[in-house]
Amino acid sequence: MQFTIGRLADAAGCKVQTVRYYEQVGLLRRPERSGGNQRLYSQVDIDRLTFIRHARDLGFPLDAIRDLISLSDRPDQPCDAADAIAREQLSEVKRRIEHLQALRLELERMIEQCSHGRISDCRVIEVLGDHGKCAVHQTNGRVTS
Amino acid sequence: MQFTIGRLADAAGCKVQTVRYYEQVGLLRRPERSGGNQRLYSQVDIDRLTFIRHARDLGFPLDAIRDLISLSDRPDQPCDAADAIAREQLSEVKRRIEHLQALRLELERMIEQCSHGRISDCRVIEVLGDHGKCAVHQTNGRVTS
DNA sequence: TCTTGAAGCTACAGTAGCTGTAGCCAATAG
DNA sequence: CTATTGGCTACAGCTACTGTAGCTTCAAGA
Repeated sequence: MQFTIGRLADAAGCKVQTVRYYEQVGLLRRPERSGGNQRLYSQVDIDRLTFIRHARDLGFPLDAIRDLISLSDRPDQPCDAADAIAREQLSEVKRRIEHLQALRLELERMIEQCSHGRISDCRVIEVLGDHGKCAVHQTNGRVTS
Repeated sequence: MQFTIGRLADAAGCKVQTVRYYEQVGLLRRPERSGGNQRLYSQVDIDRLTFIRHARDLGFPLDAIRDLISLSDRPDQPCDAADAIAREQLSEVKRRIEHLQALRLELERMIEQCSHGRISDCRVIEVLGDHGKCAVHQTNGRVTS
């Protein structure tokens, strides 16, 4: 059974461009082509793309997924490395949750104290302008995903 | 009192390039220049940059910050709009927390069930490969910040 | 057989919010 | 006077896609 790129994308629940992008960055192998130069995929590719998408849904970055894939290609190896990658992702997720919960508290406080008057009395604006009035202190916590 | 870009950046706790970037995208006004073409800032600029950085720390996107700034420049207006922006940010933060908590659960489950054997028996790899074994089901939840 | 519309192709630009680099010029301390 | 630090512009790069333009291929209906 062979599939066009559209079928593959549908099967894994992503866009056609995303599939081509994964090929471009080396997450998916370059597939055979039809006479008319169209990509032809097999079940193996569906499985791999599903794997990638699922890992993405869990927030794994592409580099981590690359590692996981190369691990899954060596089934006789011990799985400590895969485990470590997952643990790392878990602690990243925990870190983000903590950060977001601090933001949430601060935002709630800001909003709660808003007297719905003029901008000049607005707690939201005031707190944003004055770091001292806020409980969230960041050094450089860029957060993604 | 006038400050160079480096002092300004230090005062607000960000990088010099970030200041220039904010100028470029119109969040900071173009400041006067010294004889040697260096930017010269005043306390007003420090306040504004502090405002921006703080809002960024709270996760507000630059567009929202732009709106908040133009609101704070009209202190006699009612503050409902500022309030609404903050509420929107709050619900965004809540959404992300929920999402991350689902990820966290799933990652914990994956890791917990890992038997520390071979890759071929690895729950981490297995769960990633099979959507049916997982509780997190995404349609297209891209998440940032 | 012809046509039409959907789906595929490549190549490139754009998204958010910075960050880093190259190659230069200005300012200041010793 | 010189060395170092800091500033200048312009541009490339980061993540992980997404969208667009302009073209070709494929499959189904008349």
